[in-house]
Amino acid sequence: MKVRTVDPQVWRCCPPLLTGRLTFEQAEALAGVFRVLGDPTRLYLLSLIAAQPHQEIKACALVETLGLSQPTVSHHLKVMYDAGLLTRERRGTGIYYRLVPQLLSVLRQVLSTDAAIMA
Amino acid sequence: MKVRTVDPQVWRCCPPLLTGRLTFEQAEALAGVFRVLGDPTRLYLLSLIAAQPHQEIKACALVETLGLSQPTVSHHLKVMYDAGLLTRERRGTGIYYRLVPQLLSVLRQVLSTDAAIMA
DNA sequence: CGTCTATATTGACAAGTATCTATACAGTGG
DNA sequence: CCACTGTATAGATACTTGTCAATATAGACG
Repeated sequence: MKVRTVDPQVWRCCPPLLTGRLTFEQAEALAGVFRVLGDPTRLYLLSLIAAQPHQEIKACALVETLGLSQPTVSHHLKVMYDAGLLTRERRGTGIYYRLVPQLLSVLRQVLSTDAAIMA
Repeated sequence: MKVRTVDPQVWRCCPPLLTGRLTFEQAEALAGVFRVLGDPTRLYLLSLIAAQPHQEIKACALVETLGLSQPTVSHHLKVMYDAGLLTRERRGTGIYYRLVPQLLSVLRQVLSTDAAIMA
């Protein structure tokens, strides 16, 4: 239960969840990603970013929208950044967070049921 | 943060996460599902069931395999059952849990990045 | 260089949860 | 009907985590 930052292994391993036994290490890495997505505030935040023109947003813009304290927003952004869901870039006075669509794509693969259906 | 059992709404709503703003209610329902998947033991358990001939397993068979106490296994099975990930059926002396592939399919849709890529 | 704004970190606290032991419940089979 | 086996529930505990207030850090710009 000590998996906080996501092992980069997740990006390449990940046999689809439903087609074979995971090792417990794989399960831990995957669970780490799902746990990051398992918070309504973070999901809402993700969808907010996704709705922006270039799928990016300045951190301070989120504070008022979410109605949470600035440290709390910063915390969630860090969790998602550490999980590889967001990238971070300083531009001018603010820091812009952007979506990394690939990880979500990987998760979609993991959840693929095709093989299970065919079996 | 009070979402434990998953709102059936999840089964029909769920605009893809990346194509528009979720309501906070939608985010809560989705996060509930992801939180269920956000535990390595449960993911490992899911993959174990998926590896069975008919994607089903007798509850007691999991106790020795997982090396956890029977109540703990029962707890995880209940969490996943309540989330709609598993079905439950009594047959003979045991209770058999089976995968519900549809919810995972829904989640895959939710994570779809196609629209975001095209935008 | 100093101030201001934006973001991150620290420390504390409450709520949630994964796990265990002990116990209750529910079919099965004699 | 009684004992047995398999599963669920209750209660307790340790650990995690989402949140906030307070503080630190880091660029930007006079």
